Amino acid sequence: MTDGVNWLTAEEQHAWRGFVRLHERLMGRLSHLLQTESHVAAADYAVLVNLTDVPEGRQRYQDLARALEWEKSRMSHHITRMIKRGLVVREDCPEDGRGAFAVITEAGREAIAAAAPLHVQAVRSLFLDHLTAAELRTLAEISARVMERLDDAPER
Amino acid sequence: MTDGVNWLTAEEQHAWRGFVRLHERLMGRLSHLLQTESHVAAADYAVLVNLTDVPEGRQRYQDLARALEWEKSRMSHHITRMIKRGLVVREDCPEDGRGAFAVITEAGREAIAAAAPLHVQAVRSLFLDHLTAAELRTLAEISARVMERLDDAPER
DNA sequence: GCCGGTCCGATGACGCGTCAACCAGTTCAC
DNA sequence: GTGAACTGGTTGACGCGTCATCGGACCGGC
Repeated sequence: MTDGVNWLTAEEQHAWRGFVRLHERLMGRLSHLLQTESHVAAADYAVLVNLTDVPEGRQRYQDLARALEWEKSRMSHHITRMIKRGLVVREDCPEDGRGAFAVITEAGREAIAAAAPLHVQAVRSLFLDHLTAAELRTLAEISARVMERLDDAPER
Repeated sequence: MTDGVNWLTAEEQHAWRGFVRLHERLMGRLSHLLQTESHVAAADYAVLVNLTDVPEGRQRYQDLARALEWEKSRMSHHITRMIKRGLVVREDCPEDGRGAFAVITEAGREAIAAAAPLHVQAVRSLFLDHLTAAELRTLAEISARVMERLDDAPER
């Protein structure tokens, strides 16, 4: 090592770049498909899924943000956009004067009901169908392990 | 299946969501780190790497776009931004009146020289260090295979 | 040579995410 | 209770990526 930097080997580079590209391509396809076929953007989809998972389809911005690992600012911006699209409604929180709820609307329920099968089908045909059970397991393991290390790392 | 939709199993969902989250978190960390430590955004980095890979550090927009799998519009926008930052310069193409070259500047070379070790080090410590050789291989295989299928798919 | 089709890149409008600043409501120490 | 610190959400500015559209250059057949 003449320059003291531990450069990536060909295999490492290949695997890393493959991983990055794969995600980009998959998400590109997926969000494009969702957008054109069901008029629900990927981010909208994620929020709506969270809202339908919970009784009455209402959740604090806070909790949504935590669940999706979004910044509160992003959540606030995004919900206002979703309100404009009629997917969701904002409600004040009686217990905490600062708080706010996002509540899914009927249109929101219809939108996700239409989008979900498309989404699932796409995830299968674009991704899952091409993996073996063992590969799937390895992938899940990798994700869990690396994310755990990321949480630990004081980085930043 | 009462509703005719082949919903994801718990394992499938777990693996898929893990994969997506992992990429988001990794890229978030990585680009944040590059941005704050070396003032080179991830996208800039990608362009600069391509330019340094080639003699004289000059490439057609076209070729850069193909290499990075970017839309030509994105490339055009991004290069104009990079020009403003002084990382790169635009040159007309004598052979093809429509064409344009991006040429790396001295500042561009310095920027990437500073960023590259950081980048490599981060990819290692955030990701590669936590994978076994076998896992790395599996990941590369998966990426290659799925991307191949994506190319085939007439989708869109 | 000319004309339709194609290709390269530019441009403007728009939606999205981040950052920093901010405000009002809450909590906690004292 | 009062003030300081904290928290939940908002806002505005900004950079980025996409889409649609455009203009100019190239290429093919005729």
